[in-house]
Amino acid sequence: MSDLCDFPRLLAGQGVKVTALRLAVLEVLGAAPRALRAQEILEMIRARRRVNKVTVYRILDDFTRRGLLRRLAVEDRASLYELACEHHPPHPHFQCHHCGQVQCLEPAPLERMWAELKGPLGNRADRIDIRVAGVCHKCREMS
Amino acid sequence: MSDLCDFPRLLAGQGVKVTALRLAVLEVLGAAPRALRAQEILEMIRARRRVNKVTVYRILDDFTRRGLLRRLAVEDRASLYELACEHHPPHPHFQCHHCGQVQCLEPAPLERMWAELKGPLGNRADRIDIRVAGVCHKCREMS
DNA sequence: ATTATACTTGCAACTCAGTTGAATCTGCAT
DNA sequence: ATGCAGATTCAACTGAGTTGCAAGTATAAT
Repeated sequence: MSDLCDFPRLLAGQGVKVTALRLAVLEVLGAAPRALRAQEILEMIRARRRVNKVTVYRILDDFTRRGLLRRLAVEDRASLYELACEHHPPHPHFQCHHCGQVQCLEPAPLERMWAELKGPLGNRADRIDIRVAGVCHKCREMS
Repeated sequence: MSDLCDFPRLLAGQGVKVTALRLAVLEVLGAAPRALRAQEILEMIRARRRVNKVTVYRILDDFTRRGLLRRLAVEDRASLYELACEHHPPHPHFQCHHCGQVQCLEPAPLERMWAELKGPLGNRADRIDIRVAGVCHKCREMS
């Protein structure tokens, strides 16, 4: 998940004012190798500057509604966020029952499944989330 | 989701003591046409008898760990619970962005997708959740 | 029957992840 | 400079679930 996207342009395209904080949210997510919790995003931004958590939550929410981010519901209480720009297409996720870590999987299977599900559902559906769960490599080695 | 399952036997098979409350949880879920939130389960049991919410949460948690129930993470904060017995095999779900309702879909597509994903992941994975999202029929008609 | 034990349920207080509403600050247009 | 809209902050709140411990209940041992 390297950041190849032009974030200022992405924001401008949405008619959203480009602010330092909004860019910071996108940059943090663009640099992360996996989907992040709001709390993690907050801490990463705080390594650089002062921020209020409410602002970050509002930005995440706004971006998600605009389709700039995807919000993933996972086994834990906190949701995860990931970029939804053209360089970060939807993909399945793998979550470890043991440590809770969520990894991104290749997008390919999702596309095939999407085609398969979309038929029966007609045009009612606009999004598919696939979460596979099990025990990850690290956790398996430990036991 | 009619209840064809012998709940007392199901519990006994797990070495779990059969209590009125545990049966009530299974019966409520067995009678429901869709996955339910803990809050809903609580209210449905309360229509019949007095219960403490902690007890219900503990039962749901215990049953989920034992594999008697599946817990679904959805767009909203509260998770949903559904029976995981042989008459209620895993299946995809459809959630409406607008009203939040979650419907159960046919199990068939899930099985095919499972086969497809499990290959690349090896035997690390033991569960697949597919959540399709869009706008449901009712909500679409209203707008 | 009586006591001991383990398991189940209940209660109060708490945590965690967000949310709300109102106040303040900032950049831009007049 | 002044006004305004939008961005950010702050404090307080909500809702869903959790924790620790007390009380109740069933089963087993005496």
